Amino acid sequence: MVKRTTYCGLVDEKYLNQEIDLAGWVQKRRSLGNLVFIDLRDREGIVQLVFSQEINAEALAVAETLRSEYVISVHGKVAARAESAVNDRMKTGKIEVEVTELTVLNKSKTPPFDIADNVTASEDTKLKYRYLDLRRPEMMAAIRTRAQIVKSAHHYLDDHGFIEIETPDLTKSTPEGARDYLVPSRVYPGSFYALPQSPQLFKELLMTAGFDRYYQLARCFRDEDLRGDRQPEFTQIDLETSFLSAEEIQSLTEGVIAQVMHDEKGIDVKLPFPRITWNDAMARYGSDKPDLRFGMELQDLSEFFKDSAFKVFSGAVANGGQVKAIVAPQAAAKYSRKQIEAIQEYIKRFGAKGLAWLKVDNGEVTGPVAKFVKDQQAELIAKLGAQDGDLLLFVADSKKVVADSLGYLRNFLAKELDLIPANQYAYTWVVDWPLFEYDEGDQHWIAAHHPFTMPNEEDIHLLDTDPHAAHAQSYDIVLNGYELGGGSIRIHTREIQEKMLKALDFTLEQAQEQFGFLLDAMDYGFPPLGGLAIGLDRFAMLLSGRDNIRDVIAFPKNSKATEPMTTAPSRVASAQLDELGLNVEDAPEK
RNA sequence: GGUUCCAUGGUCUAGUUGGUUAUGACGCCUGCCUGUCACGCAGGAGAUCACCGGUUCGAGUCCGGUUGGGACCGCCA
Repeated sequence: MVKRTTYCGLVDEKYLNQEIDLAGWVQKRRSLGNLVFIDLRDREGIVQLVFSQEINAEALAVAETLRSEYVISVHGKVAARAESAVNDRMKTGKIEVEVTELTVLNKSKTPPFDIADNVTASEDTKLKYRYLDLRRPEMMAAIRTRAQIVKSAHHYLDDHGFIEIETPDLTKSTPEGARDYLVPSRVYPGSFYALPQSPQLFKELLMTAGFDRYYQLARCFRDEDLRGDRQPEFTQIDLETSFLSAEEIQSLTEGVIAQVMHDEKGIDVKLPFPRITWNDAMARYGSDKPDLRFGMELQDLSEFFKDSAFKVFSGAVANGGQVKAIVAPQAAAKYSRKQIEAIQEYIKRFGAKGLAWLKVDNGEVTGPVAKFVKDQQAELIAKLGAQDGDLLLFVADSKKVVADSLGYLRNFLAKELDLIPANQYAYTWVVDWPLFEYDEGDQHWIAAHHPFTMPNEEDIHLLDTDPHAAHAQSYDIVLNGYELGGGSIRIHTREIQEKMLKALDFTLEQAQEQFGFLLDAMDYGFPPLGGLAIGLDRFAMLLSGRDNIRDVIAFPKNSKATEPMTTAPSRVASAQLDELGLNVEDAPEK
């Protein structure tokens, strides 16, 4: 048993002249011969230990042999540092511990990278030695931010009558949505469980059971390619309620977020958060998850340019498309023609065929297409609210291409032009989503949210006539341009649910096979219900100021969905496969 | 599935037109040092230039492939 009085980072003047015990890792040894300083680190911070002949010769001798990341325990006296030796950059910089007893609890190899916040090692190296990476204070802080969010959410939801209930991780594969992770059944060779993409159906059934308010920190699994804000397994703060309206559910969600912001950031957010319809978000920001920390909105010039001599503009309008622009403030001098062309190349990935641009100079526009708009220039500048020195960027194309490319450009330029204020948290609800969206790849209609989403009351009749025009009672909560969470009012009658599935080209037989248990439940007193899930990983990422959710997951996967530390996924013994009745084809040994 | 970038001591990295003893910093090791905190000073060790093949008198460098990794598009109800 190692004795410990307090954490290294918490030793302060109240321990002055007291004998204390500490334990931790050696951050740094500074030897001046017969005077040795050791920075000792634990989860709360660093304190300086001092060893000398006068204090204890034996301890000094051992201190000389210490190296980075050795684990030690010490006994000593907390002493005030001399005025000249005070370190203002250290929380514990006014004191030091004069060590009389030193025990080496374990040695350490030289770590592959410094245990410090400015570490330069590659992501791969850091993940391979994740336990060392997590020793770094900024990593530990991010993981602790996550823990605080969880604690606050528990607190708020418990206080508001939510009951925490676990749902299965081994469940049934669902056809729509992401690819499932499959788990073979030993008892039924050839049959598979799936890991849940979300607890959606279970939480609805909990409402049927009458729990009324459910929540859970739900692990979700989706076998899709990764991104900075996407991991194959992630956690949702998942909740579901009975008998509440969309507005009431949003208000509860705001309560969770406000509690978290108060507890973790000390910020009392202003409620309610703004609401923007999906249509407006797409029109004004070119995104269904707009970053509201800055302006630079998309402005519609379709009408303005419908008769333009510039055929790219007028032609797009004539073909049912749009011309839209964003005004990049004081960016004219910052972007050369060549740089703008590079941007143009970049937005081609969103389908844009080109990027027209103008610079505003002395009340006039300049640039390659200026000649087409010369006679309208004053009107154009006034309409866009542009100033001298601004850069105007135009995309003329279909509605979708215009939104995608200018929406991307808006975010890109805001970053480059440093228009995004630091330490600001801009929450917004995006509401009134389309119920369906068209999958260009598979050439069919899919549910925009999921197939259990309730249409708007006034659109229910459209399910019989023009289902794909219907809008949904669904809502996303957006923070700083990230989809933080989303939810909806669910369908609770079999009649509407069957119409919905029909609109998605499910036959009744398919529906019965895949969701039969849900449809059956609808025959036994299924209450009106709705809920939402907040992405815990993204929330923690945003509140800890990181740009990758790996940083708030203790043991994440890399971008290729493997884990460099354990080397999962890995091959298994053929006996294991035999037991499962599985045959692996064409899988070379690695 | 696609696009693109990358791979050089433990770590990060320079390496020009194909010819160097493969550069530097940090780290590491040894010695000296009683007020350091980016300690200092002196010395030292440490590289299969990811892998396979090709071009060439000669390849870290050029070409082809493989592997691993990063970012992005598709995908993510």
